[in-house]
Amino acid sequence: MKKKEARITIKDIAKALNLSAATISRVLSNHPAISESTKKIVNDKVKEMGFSLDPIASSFRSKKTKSIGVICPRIDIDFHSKVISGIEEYAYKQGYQITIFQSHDSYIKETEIVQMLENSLAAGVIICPGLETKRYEHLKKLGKSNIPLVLYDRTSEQLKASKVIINDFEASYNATVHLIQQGCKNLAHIAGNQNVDIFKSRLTGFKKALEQYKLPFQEQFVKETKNLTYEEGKEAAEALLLNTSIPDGIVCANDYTAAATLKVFRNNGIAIPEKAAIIGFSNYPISSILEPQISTIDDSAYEMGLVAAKILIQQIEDKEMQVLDYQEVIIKTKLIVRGSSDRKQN
Amino acid sequence: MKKKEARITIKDIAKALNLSAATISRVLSNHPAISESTKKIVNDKVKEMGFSLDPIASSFRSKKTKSIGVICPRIDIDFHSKVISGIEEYAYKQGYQITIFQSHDSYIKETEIVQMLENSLAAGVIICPGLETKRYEHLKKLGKSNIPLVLYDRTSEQLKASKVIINDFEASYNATVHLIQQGCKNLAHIAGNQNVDIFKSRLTGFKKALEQYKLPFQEQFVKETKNLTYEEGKEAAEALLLNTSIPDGIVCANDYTAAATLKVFRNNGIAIPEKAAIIGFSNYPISSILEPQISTIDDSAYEMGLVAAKILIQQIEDKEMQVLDYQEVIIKTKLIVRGSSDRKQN
DNA sequence: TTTTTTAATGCAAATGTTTGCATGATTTTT
DNA sequence: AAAAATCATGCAAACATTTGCATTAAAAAA
Repeated sequence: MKKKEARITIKDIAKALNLSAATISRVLSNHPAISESTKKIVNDKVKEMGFSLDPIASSFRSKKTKSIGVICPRIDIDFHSKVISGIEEYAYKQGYQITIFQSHDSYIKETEIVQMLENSLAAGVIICPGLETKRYEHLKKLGKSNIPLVLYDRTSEQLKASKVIINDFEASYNATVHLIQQGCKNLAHIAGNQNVDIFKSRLTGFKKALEQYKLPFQEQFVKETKNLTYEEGKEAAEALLLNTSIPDGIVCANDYTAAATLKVFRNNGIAIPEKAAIIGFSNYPISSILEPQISTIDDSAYEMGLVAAKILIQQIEDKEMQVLDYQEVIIKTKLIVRGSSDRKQN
Repeated sequence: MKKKEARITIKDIAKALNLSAATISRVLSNHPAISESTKKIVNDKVKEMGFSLDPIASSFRSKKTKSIGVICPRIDIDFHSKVISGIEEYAYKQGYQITIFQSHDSYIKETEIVQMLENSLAAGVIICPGLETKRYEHLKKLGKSNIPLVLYDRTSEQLKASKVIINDFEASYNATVHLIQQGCKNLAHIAGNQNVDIFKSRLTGFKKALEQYKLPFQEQFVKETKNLTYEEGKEAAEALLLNTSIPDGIVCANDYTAAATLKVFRNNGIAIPEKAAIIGFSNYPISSILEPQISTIDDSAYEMGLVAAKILIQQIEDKEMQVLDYQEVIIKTKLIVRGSSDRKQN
């Protein structure tokens, strides 16, 4: 009968060194009141015995965890998986773990998850709210429970919280200006769901550029899609071709719809970029593989995650010193000019 | 001075109902020795007061958590993000949370993560081992700590543990046979890193098909790449074209290299699929967007995650009844025939 | 009715760590 | 040299829950 291998505890270290458990605990949290000499002795013993704190007991007592909840609509979307990659990377380095949830854009599930994170004392939460989310009470409650919060990508004016976004307006404006500079005069836009702020901004940026350059804005040259899928892109592009005049520049709200437009236009004998220039959004892998490669906006998803984690952890750790305040970071996007819009090189 | 909003505990419920904390606890875990009548009374009160158990205190006392550690090389790879999506979906439904880590294929980081999961009493672990991982002591240790383990995608004979894989050998064999049936005689293979079992199997499946159909295997028709990137694919395809005879069928170990091959061959005036048929692997989004669409093998990543979670949770919950045994599940792949290899429709 | 069995609940300990307060030792100030 | 200040450490309580064992009440058996 071997007795069950019991976990080494702080008390074992204490006993071995004739010190109190309190002292060991203080050494481990680098408490200033402990002398350097005992710190060394304890740390050596800790290493020797291969001890490490029981994080659960620790959380239980201190009412703090090292776990960050991340909620996104779905993680098998290139953009989100990149953001999460950035979050994980930074969080891990700072000693935090990330726990991931998919809301599938369901408001009910989102509230459920938030509730559970609150209940399990998450150190902080990073969220990209779902499409259905119009009310933010669940997130406000987090604030009341003193759990820091960072929103990314989709945000809301309604909520006083830290945010990491790209400037969709500006990015879309820049994309449009780029096409104008390539000589396009009849510009079209394949838009995302207009209930979503970021897609609304992309449309606004598009309009703004037209206005600025005194080009006409034509309602029938804007095609809204629901989910910006490749299939919807095809339909939108085909719809554009039904107009009496055909656009010579198409600003697409993502790369799938841009890829679809490329295909449809080509199939209809419209040379890209000579007769029509196309630019997408997000810099998906496909955009650099298609022929011609598709110009796009790089949305710096990985960096967005990195920054979100950074802001969040800062807030978590500043919380004790009561310097809680919100930041809004706008990640720089980059215009990537490729074959689908670059007329000079042709 | 309002007093700090304290958490509602099991004791508050007990007091309110003139019962003991023990009883409340038992109701909450549906203990058989509690009468139905008190169960109802307690449950009602719990709802009324909006109480829920403190998961940390609960874990602390019971030495069990509801958290599953997931380790993958990186999550911003389409395949892994799909697997994780499947894991999350199933785990969430069963009341488990998933905590995600990226090993970046580093053995050291991998052991570090496993160690930490062990230390934090993970309920179970799902892992796709990194490329550097040749020894499995860290994972064996998990078993000794009684933490169930499921490997996915990359596995090893060395380790006695549950596994979820696709039959790469068979999938690659089927892909090759498909090309042969399209009339290809000179088959080439663009291979993945041959230190990785799954890529080795894809090569073996390729060879097996040639043998079976009595076609010659030519060493110079196999090009190994390190990471199966689009760029490497281009180099490999160009290298293939340097041979005196040019292959008329190319089995690629993933869709990026297939896409690259498609481009290189076309640029060299080789009609696809007429002069050369191409098939990829994994069914990445690009494969259905390129023109022609690329035939491929769907690796059912989402399902793989689902199954991995299912097996793991089963093990976690059976652990108490000591029925611990290992399962190996082979997920069915699906041959997807598209324009890059379908000669009949042309 | 008395005894035995069964059912339902309570008692109290135990989990590993943190932390306010107390204490003792040492150093500095007067 | 005494008093005051500083430094390093220990004591013990507290955290919310679970669970083995004990207890009481009710039901069944004798």
